[in-house]
Amino acid sequence: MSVPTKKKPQVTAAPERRRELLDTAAEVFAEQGYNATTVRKIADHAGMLAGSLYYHFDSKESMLEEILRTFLDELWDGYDAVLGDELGPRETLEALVTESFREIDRHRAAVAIYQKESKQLAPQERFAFLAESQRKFEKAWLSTLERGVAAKVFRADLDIRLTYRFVRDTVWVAASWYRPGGQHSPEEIARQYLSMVLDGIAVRE
Amino acid sequence: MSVPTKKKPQVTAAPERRRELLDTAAEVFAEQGYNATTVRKIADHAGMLAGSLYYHFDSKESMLEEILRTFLDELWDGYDAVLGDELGPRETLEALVTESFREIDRHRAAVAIYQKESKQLAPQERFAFLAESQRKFEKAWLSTLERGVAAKVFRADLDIRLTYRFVRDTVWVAASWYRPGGQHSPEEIARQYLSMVLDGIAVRE
DNA sequence: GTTCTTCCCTAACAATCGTTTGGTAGATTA
DNA sequence: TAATCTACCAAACGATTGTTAGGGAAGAAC
Repeated sequence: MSVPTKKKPQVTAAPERRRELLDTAAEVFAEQGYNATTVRKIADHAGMLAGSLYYHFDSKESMLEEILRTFLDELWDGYDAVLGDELGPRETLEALVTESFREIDRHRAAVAIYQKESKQLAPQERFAFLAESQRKFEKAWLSTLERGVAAKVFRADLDIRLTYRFVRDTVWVAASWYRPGGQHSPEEIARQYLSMVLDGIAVRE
Repeated sequence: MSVPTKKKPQVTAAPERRRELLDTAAEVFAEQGYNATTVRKIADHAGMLAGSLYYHFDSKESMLEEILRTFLDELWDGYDAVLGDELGPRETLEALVTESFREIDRHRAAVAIYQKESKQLAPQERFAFLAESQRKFEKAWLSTLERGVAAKVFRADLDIRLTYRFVRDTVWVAASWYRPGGQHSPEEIARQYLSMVLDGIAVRE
């Protein structure tokens, strides 16, 4: 048996303070960008000194990783539930979009970080789960769109990959301006977005 | 008369090398993010040492400023031309979207930088032109949408500010995946985007 | 009442950052 | 040919970065 060297909590025990600090960090990361955020700024917002953060976490990068992992885990809980319902293509799309806006509502900071940083992070081995999630995401959306085209509920004359990016982007960029507790609920925003994506903004003749 | 102290070119004379270096810097800024980009990395890509950049520019920030200013100046040349044509609301929207994709094609790196960094930069006095451009941009789009609603060519049942953000975002996020010289021309992408935004992706009954 | 654990502070560390200073090879001008 | 100018290099600067080591106060456990 080697020497235990048990000294820091890191992942074990009392997750409340840890969660608090991660929420604070996520807020600062989202507002200032990951690279522009110093650990001293995070510590300031948390009311402690920079070094004290290292009692809870072993690096700035591990905070970022845990923030993104937590978000993606919960996101896929919701997505998998929707996809498991085996709805029709249009209903699946509606449910996915609505679920997405609920996630933006719950994890606004994490979503903003994900959007800004994931492209640079994904190539790193440590953040391989980002790329994996992206593939799963693309697969779920593309197959839904393809099912819709086959069932003649979605237009067949559109480039399907372009359509995918279109729908994906229109949903997630909302995180850049959305503020929880505003005048629109996530469901209300989802309804309006869906109305635009599905039927367009032009008046029908 | 005070001593001239004329030593560096900075803005005057031979703009070719300067433009070359700015293009290189923009590429690195876009790929790695402004804060994550060191002047040494820029210099590496340009085949020189970090200090040598300061013969051409007086700071890293001034490179960023010039990149964004140049982009926005050319963007507004295009936009003002469109808005000056006094087209109908639908035609104005179509022309603005098409013009936007052309700008993405020409200034891909600058657009990507603008999207990632403008939110953090705009509050700074030095980058006040970003906020000003944003206001002009919003005004142009909102008035076009309002004209369209009044003329009954755009739907009246949608929140107009939500619609504005929707259209704006759908266009500009394309810069994050668009690659010049790909299989789609800017005009082709604009056509498909307009088709989705105007008519939706659902099949009409 | 001692010991242990939890959670933070104080103080520093090596590395890296943007930037400056002084110099110089080569072309251009006089 | 001498003088000047252009465009860079070599080497360092102070500041800031993420991170670590050692310590200490306060409560919990025994």
